[in-house]
Amino acid sequence: MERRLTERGEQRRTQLVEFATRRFAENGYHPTSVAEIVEGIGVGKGVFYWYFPSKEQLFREILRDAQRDLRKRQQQAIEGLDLPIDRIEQGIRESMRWSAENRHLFVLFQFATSEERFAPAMRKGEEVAVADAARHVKDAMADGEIPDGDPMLQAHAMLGVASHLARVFIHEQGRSGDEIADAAVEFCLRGILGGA
Amino acid sequence: MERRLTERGEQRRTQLVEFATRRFAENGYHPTSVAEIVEGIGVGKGVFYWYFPSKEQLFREILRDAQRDLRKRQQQAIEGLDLPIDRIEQGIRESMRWSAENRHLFVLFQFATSEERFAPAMRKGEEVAVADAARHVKDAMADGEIPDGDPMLQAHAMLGVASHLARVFIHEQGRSGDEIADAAVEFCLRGILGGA
Amino acid sequence: MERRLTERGEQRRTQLVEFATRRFAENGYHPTSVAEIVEGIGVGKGVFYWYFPSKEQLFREILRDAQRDLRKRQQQAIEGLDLPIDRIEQGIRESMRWSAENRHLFVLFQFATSEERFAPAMRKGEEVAVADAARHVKDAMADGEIPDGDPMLQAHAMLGVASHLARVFIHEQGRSGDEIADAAVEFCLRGILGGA
Amino acid sequence: MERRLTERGEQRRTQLVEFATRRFAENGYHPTSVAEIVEGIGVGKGVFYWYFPSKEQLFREILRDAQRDLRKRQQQAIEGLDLPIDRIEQGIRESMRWSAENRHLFVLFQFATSEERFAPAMRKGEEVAVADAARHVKDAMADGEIPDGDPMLQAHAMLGVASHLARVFIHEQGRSGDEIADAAVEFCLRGILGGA
DNA sequence: AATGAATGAGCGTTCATTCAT
DNA sequence: GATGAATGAACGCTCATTCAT
Repeated sequence: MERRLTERGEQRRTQLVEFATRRFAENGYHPTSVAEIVEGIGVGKGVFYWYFPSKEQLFREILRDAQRDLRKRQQQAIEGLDLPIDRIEQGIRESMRWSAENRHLFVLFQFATSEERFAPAMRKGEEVAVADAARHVKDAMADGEIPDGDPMLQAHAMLGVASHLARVFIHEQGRSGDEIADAAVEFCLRGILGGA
Repeated sequence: MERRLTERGEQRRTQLVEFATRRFAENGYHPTSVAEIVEGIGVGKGVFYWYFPSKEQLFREILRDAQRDLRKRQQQAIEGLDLPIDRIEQGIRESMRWSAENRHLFVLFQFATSEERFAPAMRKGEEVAVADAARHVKDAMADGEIPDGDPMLQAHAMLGVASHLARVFIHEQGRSGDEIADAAVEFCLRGILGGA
Repeated sequence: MERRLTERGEQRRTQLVEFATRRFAENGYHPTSVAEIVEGIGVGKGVFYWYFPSKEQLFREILRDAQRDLRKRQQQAIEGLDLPIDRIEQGIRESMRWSAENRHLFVLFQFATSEERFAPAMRKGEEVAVADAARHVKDAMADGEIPDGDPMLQAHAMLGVASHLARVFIHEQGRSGDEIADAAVEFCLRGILGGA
Repeated sequence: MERRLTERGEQRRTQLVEFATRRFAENGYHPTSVAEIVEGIGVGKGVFYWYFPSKEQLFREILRDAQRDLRKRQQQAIEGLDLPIDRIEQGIRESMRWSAENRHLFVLFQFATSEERFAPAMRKGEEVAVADAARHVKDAMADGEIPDGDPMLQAHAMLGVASHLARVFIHEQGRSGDEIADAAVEFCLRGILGGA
């Protein structure tokens, strides 16, 4: 049952979500205890269970909201672009920008994908995001801009490039997001354009 | 202190490693308890600690051995190939074959990369493997086979493609490893060859 | 992190300290398990760790509080006595009275002194108490009441007499505290007065 | 059943006793595991149980042998001394020499006295040793050398002085055994001689 | 005499969750 | 809305002891 919260309640809830997200990402989901979260923001244990039915549900909510946010950001980024290729490029750039800005959520995605319990939810969200990209690939094929192929496969390949480069070069090595995005775009467009 | 094991001990140890690996991959590292592992193979709890100093050390050992195995397999696969491009192609194919055959280790890698505690070890291993590939990319550039660029970056991009496609299409959708490897190779070679 | 306790919490804490002290003294520190303590007062295991960070910390707290209590009692006992010799005598008497009343703490002191882990804390507390007595010995020497000598050494000798006699005759043989205190005082005063 | 041991077996046994004694004294009886002992001398676990029925029995044996050794040493030290007072003095000196040389056994005595399980054995041994000293005190009284009093009580007082000074000044502060023995003897003889 | 392997109860501790106030 | 207190199963790990070889 959705609880109707006062403004103060809404703030508390947000505070809990944000603090928990950071701790989950830094420490891992399992090693982060509810006690640690509530102590971190200086409230009693009951508070946590006033806002969330369980630690697991909070985590699922974080995951779901993050996936939604990423998708919305990508949609906004390509809005108004006419050429499929442009949409693909901006989609890649936006996803890398998002990864750079939400490093901790990125780490959470990685963990969630690895654990059976959360993997199905992750798969579903990923599939939706990739389907968006695949549509643009398909359009580009229809327009004759790129050679025919399996659009889902190509979209996934691009996602693989973008997320891996973001992790290694942006998160781990701290290099500039734009620079790495340029490289990712170049690699991906070549990958789908082929010798054309 | 290295313990000298009898043949029976060696077998028990292997049994423990294998069973634990499977459980870690299926259930997650944290949710899998030592009790679950020893019950699974029908021995007392002390047996685990006779062979391993801790659950964490066993996990690190699994990780380290898996990374070594993958690297060795790749090296064997490209042995004797003269052209850098061929080495790159076979490297990709071998890594996907390995992923297909060691699905559970693949999942473990994903988890380990996501948790601060294990991430450094993973990074180091990954860096070694990628450096191998980067050398071939560099050679290909020197030979004028592919346009100049950052070899480490391109090697990582290829790793991103290969691992992501393996996860989604081979592990999750159960498609043929060879077919997906073809697609990965095609995408990657285009990615580095560019308009050439 | 200091926890703020309600009155009920304070009571529970005291209950735990008292019960644990008794069990430690009767059974030994190591042989007494946390489970035994919480079962003894009929609460869940978590309760123990709500009030104390560890079994060891609880033990240290018991030790520290006991040393403080003994010292305070001695200070109160000699308050207002002008002659150093009187202070020494009353100090001995009070320490034996305390030993008689706190037999279990006495045993804990003995154990703690014997184990490397707790010995440093014990030494420190003992040194403080002995320094008090040594000051009176020094004063008596300055007054010419007793022959010169090493005050710390003599104070320790008196502590040796008092604690040993308390253990053997009061605790083990159950003889009257006053009677033994008389003997201890007599022996000690002769010891420091010498042929005077 | 007493096992008849070969010479090599006898050596092994002694090695185990000595190593265990040191570990018990340094680390505590409970915190020292059988595994630690056998690993420390590089043998398998079975060896321990070949020579001793249990860890506890080994400890009791160490205690018993130490008490016997101390007593024998004291008896040898006073052999041939005619005056009771001399016997008392040399008894004190010998016990402090023994304490200085067997610091670890001294610590073990202290622990054993504090734990219900071993305390009765300790008490018995102590009583025997003190009775020896008390006899000399009695003799001295009979000879009119010292004023009348309770010999057992005075003997215990002297033991208290000697053992406490040994612990604090010889073991903890590392001062010279002879110097401290002088002080102990002086204090004790005054204590029993009184104003005489 | 000695080994390496195994046992399994028990340890100190943690933690998601519940609840009275 | 929020607190401090409590629960108790489960955790990773230890250890005295036993046993087949």
